[in-house]
Amino acid sequence: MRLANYCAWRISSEGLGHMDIFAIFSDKIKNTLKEIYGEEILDNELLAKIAVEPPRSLAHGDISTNAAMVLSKNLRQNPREIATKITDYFKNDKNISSIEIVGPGFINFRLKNKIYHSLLSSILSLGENYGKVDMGQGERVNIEYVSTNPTGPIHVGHIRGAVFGDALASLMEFVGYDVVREYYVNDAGGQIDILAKSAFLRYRQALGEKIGEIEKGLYPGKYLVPIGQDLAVKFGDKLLTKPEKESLEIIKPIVLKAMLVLIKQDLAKLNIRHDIFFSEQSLHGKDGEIEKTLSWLREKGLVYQGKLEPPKGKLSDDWEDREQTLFRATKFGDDSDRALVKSDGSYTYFASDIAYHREKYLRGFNKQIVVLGADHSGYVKRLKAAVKAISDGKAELDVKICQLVRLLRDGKQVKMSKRSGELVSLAEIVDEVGPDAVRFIMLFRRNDAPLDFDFNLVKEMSRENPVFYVQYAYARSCSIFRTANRELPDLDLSIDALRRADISLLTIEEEIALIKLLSTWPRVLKAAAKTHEPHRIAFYLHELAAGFHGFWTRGKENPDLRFVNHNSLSVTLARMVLVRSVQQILGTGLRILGVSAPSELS
RNA sequence: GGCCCCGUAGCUCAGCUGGAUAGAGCAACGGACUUCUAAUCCGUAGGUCGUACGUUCGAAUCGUACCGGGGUCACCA
Repeated sequence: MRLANYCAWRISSEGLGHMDIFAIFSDKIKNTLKEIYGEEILDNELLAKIAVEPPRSLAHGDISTNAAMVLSKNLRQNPREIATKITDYFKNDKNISSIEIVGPGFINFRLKNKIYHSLLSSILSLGENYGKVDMGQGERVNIEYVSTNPTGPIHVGHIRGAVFGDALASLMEFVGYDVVREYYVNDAGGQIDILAKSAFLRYRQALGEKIGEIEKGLYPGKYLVPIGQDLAVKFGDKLLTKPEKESLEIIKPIVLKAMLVLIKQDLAKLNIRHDIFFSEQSLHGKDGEIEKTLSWLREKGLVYQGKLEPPKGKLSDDWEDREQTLFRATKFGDDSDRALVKSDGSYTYFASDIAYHREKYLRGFNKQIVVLGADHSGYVKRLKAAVKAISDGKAELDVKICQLVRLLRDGKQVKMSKRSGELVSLAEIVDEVGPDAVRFIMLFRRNDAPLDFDFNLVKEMSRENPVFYVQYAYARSCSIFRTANRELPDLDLSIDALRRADISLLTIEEEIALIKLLSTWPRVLKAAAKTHEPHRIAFYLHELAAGFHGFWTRGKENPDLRFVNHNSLSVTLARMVLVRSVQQILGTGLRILGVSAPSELS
């Protein structure tokens, strides 16, 4: 029997609802192949190579597949022969207006408008759920991002990773993963002692002491001044009478807590919130996770005493050739084995990190994502090695590296001096340009490519600024509804009325082209989630905005093409369905990126 | 020297994990406003995808080797 089940149009391999016509078509083609050649010949590997996608050029139709070429070798048949057999099965499909076999064996399908009409009505009724594929099926994912040292406010170097991680988390959530957003607090190392000392100095200052220039090696930032004052209020001069070591132990947890408050405030400015702040300190101590992890690794024979080759190239001055406790990272793909214990006997950062990732694994996260800055790219291999080791290869870790951000003002690079401690802070940037612009710009580039952040451009409200370009499209869609209500007060524009609209009135090329653009949204979402690349969403939104603005301006040249059409209420209503759908997707996409969708721009 | 990322239009970047004639924006040039907010749109011009081999029906995409740019390189975090 032929594949004449047109109900299949509404069903895809991934369930009802998301209405991805490419996925639906893919299923149809693969089922057809099974019917023609039998399931035996078509293993999954082969099927996976079959692409069913929108062709680059409109001249090649609406949907294109390479199926015939992919199968040609296994079937020992000419691709065009195979293509002919496939197309025979689709000849009577009422949704297809033409099929061509071209070039080496591409099959190009052209679809009838009614498919797009049916898609549009699905989009309207699915609302926010359009494109929502259940890829994750509730699988738990742990996404760790920001994780800056709790020694001061967040500065420009961390913003990108913060925004990226947050948007990625929303994206994964959207496609059905159970996401936990986590921040690893490095509250255990020597930098915390320095922090405490720095705060102690500010405390003495608050008590009236002249502290002069801040000693090299301490944190000079002014953000510690209020902490010092708080300490003075709380303790008076009591901390001066104790041995300094004792006082520092008292100060440490207080200043640490204050720093986390500071960091959370900064993140909140960008609407970033974590579910868990995980303390590195909690892994230390007797019977702590680090010890447990190391003895677990020892049992597996993955820890040994040995010497490390000194690094090639220029030797660092303080290189000390000594035997040390090493983790057999090379066994899991790293270039070198890695030290677990420092020369002073305490654990290395890496040791606690192994324990941390094991702890995550034991909490049930087989899927982990860590977002790091470019300066940590050398750390990726050992991290992956660690996760492989502690999970017996069962957990999957993806490390996303965010490249550097270059700040530009008036075309010149903003210089930052780390020495003075006066780095450009997150707060300064967000206060100046607003959270939406910061977020969108950070996401409007692949994470592994360096990024220029141009203050002048980001604050500009023009087409050059992608943030406003997309937001304006959204605002414009709202504005059209306001106009329609004003000019045609008798027209019912409620959702129910839109659902009853006669969409088949949309037959103009521009209208169909816009619906075709809407039809790729599920693909974009899927690809973005699969590759952990939220920037794809940003680019899609930009493209959709362009298509929408384009159509809008056509109405300027030709009044018949205006959305609000006084000559025909039914055409107006049908076009309003289109406007509503564009609006919905823009809104959903912006929400995933964490950028607001204003209904009007003032 | 090892490892990781990047070399695509004059500039800034996309390119759906191997597809067809490689795409946007800026800048340049020529057009469209008694506005469904022109904060926008249309058109023209611009490229041996760093180089050379290799894998195959087919490479910007995968592999190898170079060239150029950035990051990183016991013990810090």
